[in-house]
Amino acid sequence: MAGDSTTAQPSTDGRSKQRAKAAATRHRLLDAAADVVRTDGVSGLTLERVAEVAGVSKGGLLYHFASKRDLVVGLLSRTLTEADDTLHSLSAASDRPSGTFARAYLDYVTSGQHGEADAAAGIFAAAALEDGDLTPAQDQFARWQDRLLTEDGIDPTVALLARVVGDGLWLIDLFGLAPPSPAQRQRLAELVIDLIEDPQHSS
Amino acid sequence: MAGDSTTAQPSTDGRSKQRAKAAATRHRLLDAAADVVRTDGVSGLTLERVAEVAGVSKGGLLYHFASKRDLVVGLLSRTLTEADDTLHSLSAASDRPSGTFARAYLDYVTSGQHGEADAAAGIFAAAALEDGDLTPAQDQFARWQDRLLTEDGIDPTVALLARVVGDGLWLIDLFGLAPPSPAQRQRLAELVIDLIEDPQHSS
DNA sequence: CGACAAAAACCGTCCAGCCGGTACAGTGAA
DNA sequence: TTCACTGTACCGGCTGGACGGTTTTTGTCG
Repeated sequence: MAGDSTTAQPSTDGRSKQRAKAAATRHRLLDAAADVVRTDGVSGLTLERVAEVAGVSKGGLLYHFASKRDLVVGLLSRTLTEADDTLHSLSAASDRPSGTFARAYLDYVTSGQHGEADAAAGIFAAAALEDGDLTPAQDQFARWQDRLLTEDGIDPTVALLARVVGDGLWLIDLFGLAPPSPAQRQRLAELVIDLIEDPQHSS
Repeated sequence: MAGDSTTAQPSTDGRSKQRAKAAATRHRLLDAAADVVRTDGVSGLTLERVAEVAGVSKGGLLYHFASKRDLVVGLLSRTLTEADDTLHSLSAASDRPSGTFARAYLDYVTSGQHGEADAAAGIFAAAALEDGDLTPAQDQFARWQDRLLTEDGIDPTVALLARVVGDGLWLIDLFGLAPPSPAQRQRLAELVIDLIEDPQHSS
């Protein structure tokens, strides 16, 4: 269920129009699911509500996602791969020799213009669901942490700091636990970036 | 519902023993609720299960907490006041002139021997519940942040860093998102504490 | 080119189980 | 007698999932 999306080749395959529409509906359903979690909370995540928000019948939803668990798994995996892609793009776009991934990690959260809210919704839903499976998220975060600590060319503790600060921010946002203002986030990110730049952050 | 607990005056009233037993049952129920959330997840938090774990009948549970919402509110408020007390104790125990609260905030999480898991369970339950009310938690975190940024005598950005790192750690634990090892936490805490000590953390 | 069957995509309804909450009668200790 | 429960029986709403039907798209054959 992972590698089928957005292959919009107009040639060679007559079935593409149908498939494309179906894929679009799938995306709408996942968008709707994230939307419902964000607005109504995780307890408001019912199949009927998601179908309604997506403009699809409940039967139509169940055609694409055979169960509620399937829906949440789909949401989680999509947001995870999107975040991973964004992170690698941001990291690759830098010309710095080291610390690019740590900077990307901070940028991703502090800019607040990527789908981190969706990622939070997916994780939250998977965690709260009866038989939710969080292992894909846990594995992804383990990979990110591994890359930060071993391949980013900076002090591992500083790298860990970047990760914990980044995760702390979007998790704080998830629960609305006195989220810092944009200006505060900015200064915070700059502080951490200064530490990334400076190899001697000794006391 | 707040100020009635643990007034164990042995004198003057024969009913005190009764009251003490009731308070103990209340505590057991809240412990059980936190326990259920930790083990079975938030979807496993049913009145029947909590009563069973606490060794109380469902009727007995409802005698103390008139609704599920009441139970979660009780759990949240208890864990919040406990955390607040611990934080202030830790802060007061220090003889440093500044940064005591920021250090306490880090200690609280990195030591891992206070009830942060319970606090996480309470917040998680309140967030996931249908009509859960997270405002007590949000207010508490706002007070902590205010104290950190304005009354701790250190650079506000460093204070915010301590808060975000602290919150990041227990929130990462809540979801098990590649939690750092104790040694890593220790080094991380030391890094932040170094920044607290050093008024010149410029680049 | 046009009919046509089959598959894909989707609709709407029904059912069964779970869970929160109620009601109430009893019990043992203080 | 009151407090602090126990225990059971029950109700009603909500929700996941099943299922049978319907529309739209597409490959195929004459």
